[in-house]
Amino acid sequence: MGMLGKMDRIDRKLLNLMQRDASRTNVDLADEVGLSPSSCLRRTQRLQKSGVIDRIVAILNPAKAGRVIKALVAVELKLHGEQHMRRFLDIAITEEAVSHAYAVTGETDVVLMLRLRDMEEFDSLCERLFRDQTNVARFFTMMIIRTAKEETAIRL
Amino acid sequence: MGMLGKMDRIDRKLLNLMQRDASRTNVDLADEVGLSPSSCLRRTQRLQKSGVIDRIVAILNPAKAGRVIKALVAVELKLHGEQHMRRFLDIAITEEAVSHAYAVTGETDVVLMLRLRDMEEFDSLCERLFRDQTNVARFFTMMIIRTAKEETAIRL
DNA sequence: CTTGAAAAAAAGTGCCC
DNA sequence: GGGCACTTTTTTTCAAG
Repeated sequence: MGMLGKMDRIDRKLLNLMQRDASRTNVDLADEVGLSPSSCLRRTQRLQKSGVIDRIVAILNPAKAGRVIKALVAVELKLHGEQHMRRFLDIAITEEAVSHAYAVTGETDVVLMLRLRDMEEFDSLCERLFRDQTNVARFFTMMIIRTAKEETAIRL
Repeated sequence: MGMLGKMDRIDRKLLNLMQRDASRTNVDLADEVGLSPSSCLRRTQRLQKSGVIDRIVAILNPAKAGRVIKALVAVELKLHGEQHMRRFLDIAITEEAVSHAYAVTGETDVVLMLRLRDMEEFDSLCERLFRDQTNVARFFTMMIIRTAKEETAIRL
């Protein structure tokens, strides 16, 4: 899995730069890492093909995109079997407000991260995912008061 | 804050596309949304300037980038004042393994998301952030067993 | 693995409708 | 918003070290 062994200093530098700003041109990147545009391009293409770079995306400002409220919800299931876990996650991930969904160890079984337009959306989501007829025993809502860090980049 | 009111169907379509793949060219995007390249370019530039698009970045595959283990840690502080909260967060966000850091409501005060190379890194991080001399009363570690969803995009 | 130069493609600009 | 002509920049390609 880990491709770090096959990467040299320049690859890591390129990845760090592209994780910060992938809108920069190849020539620009090449200049910064001290490579010719052609070799630089070959590097970035290789990094894409190898899957180290998963994708190039636009990151929106959630607030300006209308998702003002963020929350984490820790969920304890009633039935803990693999199939029940999967069923719950399958349903949860179809929800647009659910940005992250994890099966976890500890007191609870699942943690969801939510990006909500308003509390009404939270209410209706709870109704769909956590109501009595579902496989949810209890859930603990943590409204996010402050975002101190939210990093897509992985330092190399 | 919310800029949705000023956005029409085409803006939203553009944002959805760019959140999936921002490496596409302007001509390509223009074609898909049914606009001329020039108007499409005006749109995307406006969306960048307005801040709806925060940034264009490369997303790495965490496993292939050497961060195989993910965990969530819910932290309960000893002292809950604003200044103590800030101090803790300020220290936490300097850690490379901490990808997300939130102040939250509920039983605990802070939730961190970690991307770890190995358990040794977790050990040393705990030592720095959670040891006795710090402002941490208790912490609950949730190792992430399965990632069912991890979405950077916001559906519009 | 690298370079440099040439060719092709795309993007950015300005202006007009 | 679309269209166009124009300039600039980027990307690709290729021969070569």
